[in-house]
Amino acid sequence: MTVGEQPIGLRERKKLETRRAIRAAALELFEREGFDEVSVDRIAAAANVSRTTFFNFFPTKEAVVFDADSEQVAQWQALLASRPADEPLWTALQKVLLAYLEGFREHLVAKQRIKAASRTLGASSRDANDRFWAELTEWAARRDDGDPLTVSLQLGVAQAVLNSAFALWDVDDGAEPLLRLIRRGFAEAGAGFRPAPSRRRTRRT
Amino acid sequence: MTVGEQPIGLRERKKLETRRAIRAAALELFEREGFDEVSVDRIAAAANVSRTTFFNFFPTKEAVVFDADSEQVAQWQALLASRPADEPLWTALQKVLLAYLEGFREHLVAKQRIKAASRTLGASSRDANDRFWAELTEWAARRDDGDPLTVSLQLGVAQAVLNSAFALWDVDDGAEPLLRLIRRGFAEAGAGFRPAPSRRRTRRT
DNA sequence: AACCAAAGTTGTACTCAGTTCACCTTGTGC
DNA sequence: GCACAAGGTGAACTGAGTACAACTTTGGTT
Repeated sequence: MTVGEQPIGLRERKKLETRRAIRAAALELFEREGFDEVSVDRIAAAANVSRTTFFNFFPTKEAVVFDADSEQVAQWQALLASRPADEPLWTALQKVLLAYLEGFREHLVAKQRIKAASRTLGASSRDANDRFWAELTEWAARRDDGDPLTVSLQLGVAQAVLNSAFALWDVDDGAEPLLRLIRRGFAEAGAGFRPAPSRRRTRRT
Repeated sequence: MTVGEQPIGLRERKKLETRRAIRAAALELFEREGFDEVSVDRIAAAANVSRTTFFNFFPTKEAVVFDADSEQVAQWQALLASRPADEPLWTALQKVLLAYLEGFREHLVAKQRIKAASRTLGASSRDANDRFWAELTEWAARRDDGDPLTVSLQLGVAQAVLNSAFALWDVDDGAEPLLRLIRRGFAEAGAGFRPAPSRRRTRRT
């Protein structure tokens, strides 16, 4: 499936394998018992690896859920590079985010399940895809030489669209409704919220 | 200054005093040495209080920076209650948030300074006023019986406006420029980002 | 004034996340 | 096969947050 197959040696392969083993063990435990109830010690044990090694691969316990691996990162970067330079930022943001999310439906469902079941994870509003926002921000700043507030606002609003969609999403319905919510969100937020003076409902009680 | 002066006993007064002492000690240490460099032990010592007592008042170390005290909460709730029920949500959000922020200029500056100097605080995107967003969300849901996605979006976008403003704000300029940024943010986000087909800049290099 | 229950404070002891470091183990290039 | 570096490990440490039993203070009762 990947493009360049042969160049990586045994070392690299083992490393990736270990990383996957840790993540797999962790996710399984999290799904079964909940994020807060599983200690790093137990994850390490379940993955046949030392605690120290766990922290060699993942900077925090949360990272095991949220950090992307090299494949995902590459996919993401290709996506960013694919948008034409003269496309309006708002349009590009929609396209990029939707394409990305569509590429990771199952992953999303797993993440959301774990997040929903954990007090601390839910609270720390580590959102949709997190580690990418920094990169996305740089990308936006690079391609758009407009007013910094305007750029930052559009990024923030895009994030708000995702947050709202995730918040209203019922995981058990699968990924499709989420994507629908996100598309609607982009449409509504893109149109703005200036109160229509005509449609003034005077509903009471 | 407060409305009901006499009803609270010595107990209550002492409690509030302790809370203030802890917060004052903490903020002073944070400003001088940075959030990450000051341990809860040292804060407690500086406030002449035990570690345990610290955690009786503040659930986490972060809370000492971000949690509002009873006065602030009351002010906030009055503000929410003051908006007419038939005012459009987007308008009400702007008014409420701006009024609130204007009421806490100095506090904002202090918070921002501490946040800017801390790696962990900056990362955990505990934003503008945090503990209020839950309340604000309920308030919005209660007053607006429209589509939940629309309501959630407007809240999210309002938060994006604040985030962007805070991000671009240079603390040393004082609170005024921040408020200007926020007002501009509300205007721009409220107008939406639908790409204007006319104004197509084909700037290159 | 002496007494008492409830509220508030404290020290102790614990769990767990995350860091540091010196020491092994193993893949790779020679 | 050998040397060296990349990677894995155990031990020991710091600091946040929790649990709890013992102590002190407040405010009301007799």
